[in-house]
Amino acid sequence: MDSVDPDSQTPYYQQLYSILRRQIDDGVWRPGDRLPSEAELGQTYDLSRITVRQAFEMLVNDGLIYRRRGSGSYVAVPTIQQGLNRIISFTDDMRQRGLHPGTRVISTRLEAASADVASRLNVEPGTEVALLERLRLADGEPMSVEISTLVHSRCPGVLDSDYAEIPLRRALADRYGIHLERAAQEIRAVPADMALALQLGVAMRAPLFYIQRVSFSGEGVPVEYLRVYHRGDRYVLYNELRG
Amino acid sequence: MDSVDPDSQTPYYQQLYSILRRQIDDGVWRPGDRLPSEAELGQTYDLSRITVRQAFEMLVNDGLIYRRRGSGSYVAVPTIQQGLNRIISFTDDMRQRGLHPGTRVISTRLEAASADVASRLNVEPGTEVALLERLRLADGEPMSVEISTLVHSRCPGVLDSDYAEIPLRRALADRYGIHLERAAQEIRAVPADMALALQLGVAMRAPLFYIQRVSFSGEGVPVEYLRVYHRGDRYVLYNELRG
DNA sequence: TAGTGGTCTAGACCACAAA
DNA sequence: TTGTGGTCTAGACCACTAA
Repeated sequence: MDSVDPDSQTPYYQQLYSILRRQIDDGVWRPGDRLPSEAELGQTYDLSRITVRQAFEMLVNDGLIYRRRGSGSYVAVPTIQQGLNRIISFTDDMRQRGLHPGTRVISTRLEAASADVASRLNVEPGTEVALLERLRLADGEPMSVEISTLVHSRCPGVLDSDYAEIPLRRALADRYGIHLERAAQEIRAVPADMALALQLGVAMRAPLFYIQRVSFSGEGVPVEYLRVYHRGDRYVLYNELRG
Repeated sequence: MDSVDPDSQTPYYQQLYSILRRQIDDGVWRPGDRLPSEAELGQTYDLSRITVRQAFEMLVNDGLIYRRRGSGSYVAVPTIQQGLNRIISFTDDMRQRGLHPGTRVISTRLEAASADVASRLNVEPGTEVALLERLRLADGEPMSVEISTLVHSRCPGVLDSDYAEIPLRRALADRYGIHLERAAQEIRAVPADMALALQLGVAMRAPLFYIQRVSFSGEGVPVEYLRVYHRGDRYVLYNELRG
């Protein structure tokens, strides 16, 4: 995985992109670090400069790196704008907002998938799914309620970990080799029902963001169905648009 | 404007990108149309194939075109996903949702910019701004309230047009040569106050999306400060994320 | 001054779509 | 079979950064 395979069907530049991306994910290069130059990588992997540039361009498009002429290529520091473009952990999200994140696990359980859940995760209704319900805190105050649903056979025993401490994404990557590469989501503004109002410490019918997100692995398999309720009075979404 | 200037400071591929982009904006090429091939454009503008490809890649990144090997490059058909990535007109937004759009102008007026508005539009407080307040309908039912604020000196007489019929963006482009190329926005979930509840036909405190958007011209000048309230029970935001 | 990324070229071979 | 876009190379010159 740390070299380019000439016999692969995958183009060189995509192979190099995957290598660099994995290294960034794994913390080999950290935000602010300078990556090797185009020339260095060309020598290391025996690739032409243009091919190396193609891999870098993909990373730039992902917002993972930025480049400065005369200086080098650097791992990007996450920004609050990325919340609507990249899959980002609650912890990182809160830190970018200058808030101190916290987590309480409300409940975990196995159950049979409803028709709705089953269709989103592309399984038969009744398939065993793992549920993880967490209350998210910012500076000690409730911010969000998150309900994660996973197909249990794809990650058996996933509920054994303590997700007050470990990010779910990291557990999926480390224990099952599942990397979330893509997601699609719907965002609604909804009123808080009684249960949510109590959990989040807001009034009944207070406005909440309700986000339904399906995340896919690199192979295109739907891995997680996430439902998040954010407090409308505390949570703001930011993003940039192009004409 | 329809040829590449070798003496310009702007790279060829960016010049070509601007040319093609303007042509798409102006409807020279419509969604689904096939664009000229790389070879054709290379001959037309006397550019190498790689330079033409760079321009095409920018258009692909913008989501404006897609390319099919062996077939050609085509103008993309807008999708509902683009609402959080591209500046899109209410009319097109509703059509993508399969709804019939309508518009009523609530009021237009000139006034002095408040401190908040002034700072967003990068002018002095008290500067004369033009306000345009519209009620947006979908299938005849209220969907959104939009309040556009523009610096009047940048588009004198802008309020003379009938914005129940003409898109504001088109008027800015046609009458003042102002093209909105970039925007930044904040999205909140807020309760409807009495005035909004009446305008939108919802209950007091019903959840609404509240979007504040500043749009910038190609020169980086803030042109429009837009405030939109969408009905939470009818409006859904969609988007895709990358890992 | 040395090293970096930005732009641009000419040319090659390939996979794929359409006629 | 022809034309399309996809990948890859070697090489050149430039603008900019940092030492």
